[in-house]
Amino acid sequence: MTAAATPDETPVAPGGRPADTALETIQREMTTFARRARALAGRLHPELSLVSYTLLGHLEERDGRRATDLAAHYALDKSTVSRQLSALERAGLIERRVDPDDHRVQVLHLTESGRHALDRVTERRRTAFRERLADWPEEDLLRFAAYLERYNAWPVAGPDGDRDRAVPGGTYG
Amino acid sequence: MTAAATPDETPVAPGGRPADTALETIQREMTTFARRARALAGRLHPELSLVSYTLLGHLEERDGRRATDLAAHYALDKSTVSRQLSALERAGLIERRVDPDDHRVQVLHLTESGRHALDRVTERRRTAFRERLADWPEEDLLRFAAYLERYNAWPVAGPDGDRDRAVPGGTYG
DNA sequence: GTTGCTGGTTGCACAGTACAACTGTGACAA
DNA sequence: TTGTCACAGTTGTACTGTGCAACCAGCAAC
Repeated sequence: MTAAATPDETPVAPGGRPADTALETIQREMTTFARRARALAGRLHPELSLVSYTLLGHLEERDGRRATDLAAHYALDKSTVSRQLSALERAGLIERRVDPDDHRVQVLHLTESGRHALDRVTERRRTAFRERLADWPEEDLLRFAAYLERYNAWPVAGPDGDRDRAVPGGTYG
Repeated sequence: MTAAATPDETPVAPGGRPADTALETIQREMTTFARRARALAGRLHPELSLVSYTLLGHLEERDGRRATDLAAHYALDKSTVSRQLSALERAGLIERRVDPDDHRVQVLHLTESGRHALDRVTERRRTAFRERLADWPEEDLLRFAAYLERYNAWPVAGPDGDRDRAVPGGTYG
């Protein structure tokens, strides 16, 4: 899945209609991006995987969430979340406090260190994105953002519409 | 990283300017998409991982490539490619023939079975994308496609501009 | 209490990946 | 011819993210 800039892969218009070509392109480019996202995260902030970053970001916005909430939200297995959180706690980025009302649940909180790490990474990502999109006219940025939101708003699995189920066996791509 | 449709995550405009908000949104939504892509592939065609699909697709367009070409193109380690190709060959989807001119290299070819598998998966993906984008006006499709191409055309690593370096340790998100 | 539900952890298996060491082949020079 | 070096690909090892299943601990309802 090559960048569109290289003449290496010629998008084939299957139906001949422009909309079909666009569909192919969207599919192809989205796949390209997906393959690159992890790598981007790896280069940009090796200390914080994309999952960790995501979970951390979630906790920043919604402090006091439970592990189960995160698992449900991201449609990750609770064991996966548990392990991720363990790592984050081990790294001192979050705290797990037992809920006094229900000793089964853990209430999750960002530590100061976690907040700082998140801020650093966010800033680095923001800079990278800003640089990458520097020469885009504002109008295009707004439209692109709107398209992406609209695209992602599509319910991907289940009635919830907010789950992106991960798949056994790691990365798949 | 929640879908924009849910009121769960409020995009914060850091600078207050619309373009900044758009930047945040793009970053967030691209990340969302990246997390979902593998899952999409897993649901859509569990028999063909996104990597395999990508490699197979590459071979369809450029028959007779060498493993090293693929490794360079996708910036994967040759060992990774080697194992992926082994799996594909074991599944009967590709053939590895020794280059008569240089017995070190293997020339890669899709088998009939491989072509069919690829076609099936491509069709399934196309259908999914088509369904997902069914109610988009053609104009938006074209623009969205153009934006994505433009976005991905950005050189991600190295002077080549066509490498998306994978990262040790699997998925990263 | 006993039974059942729920939140979380742990054991296990598996896929994708990189790095390093290795094998086999080719190329080129002394 | 014989080294020597370079290159293509495989294999061994280690690591990460992931799910499933089994499990433990606390809560609730009977």
